[in-house]
Amino acid sequence: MRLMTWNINSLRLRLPLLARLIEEQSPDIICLQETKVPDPLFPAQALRELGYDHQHFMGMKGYNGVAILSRHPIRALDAVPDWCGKSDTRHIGITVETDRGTVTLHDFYVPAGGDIADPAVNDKFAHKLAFLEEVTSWFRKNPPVRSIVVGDLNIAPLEHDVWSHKQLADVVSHTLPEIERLKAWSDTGFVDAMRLVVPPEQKLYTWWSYRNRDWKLSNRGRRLDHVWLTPDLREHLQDVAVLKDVRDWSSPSDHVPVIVDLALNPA
DNA sequence: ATGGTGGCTGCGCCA
Repeated sequence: MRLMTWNINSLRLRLPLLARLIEEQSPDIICLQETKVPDPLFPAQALRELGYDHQHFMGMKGYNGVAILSRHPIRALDAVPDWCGKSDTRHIGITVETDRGTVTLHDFYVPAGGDIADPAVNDKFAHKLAFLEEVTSWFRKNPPVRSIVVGDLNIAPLEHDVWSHKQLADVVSHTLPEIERLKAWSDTGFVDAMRLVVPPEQKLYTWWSYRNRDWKLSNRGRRLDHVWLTPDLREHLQDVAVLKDVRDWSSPSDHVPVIVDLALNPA
């Protein structure tokens, strides 16, 4: 079973890029973030024509929005909380049947958190921390089993998840309070699949800002997108690939897709 | 130290 997660930064604008990715990568299940499309305008038919008959999505006008597209039947999780009471379409989940049992898949778009890393003066940073705390309490109360978390978590936790650990120490996405909260969340029962495949000593990024003349030359990236597995799925992990080349496609997202291969067959 | 770009929407907001 091949999964792909991608912060697409506007699904409608980048539908042609998604079609090319599907052609080249053939994922069974696609998790998108920042779809930026309200549900009534979701391009469901175009995605069915690309082979994804099974869809679960939640979006809003202009901001946020998540979607899960599948070639195989899925069941939406309907008991997930409305984080911070904002109804801001940052999380959906599904289950899918495989030859090794039911697997649960969560698709998250964690708040970016604004520019100033101080919850007292920056409401967006306060929201980011509160979001992480709420999610963590929920997973503590609902311990994950045979589960996967993917998405844009908007935090680069490790030294080599950023281009400069020192220069980004006070930059939102790499500050201690965020990293501690991300760890508390993953400690509810997940392992970092990307770092099982790419050693932590090696630089690994999934996002390069638009605000660079030459993203590849300056290479000021961050690993903001993640794939977590519960340990009971670890033995099925075959590979993870960061599709860095996609950052060079025309009119790209600032995030690149991440592919996960699991030795599980959709039932 | 600053400002840099992109997507939405409708010229300011968010990333």
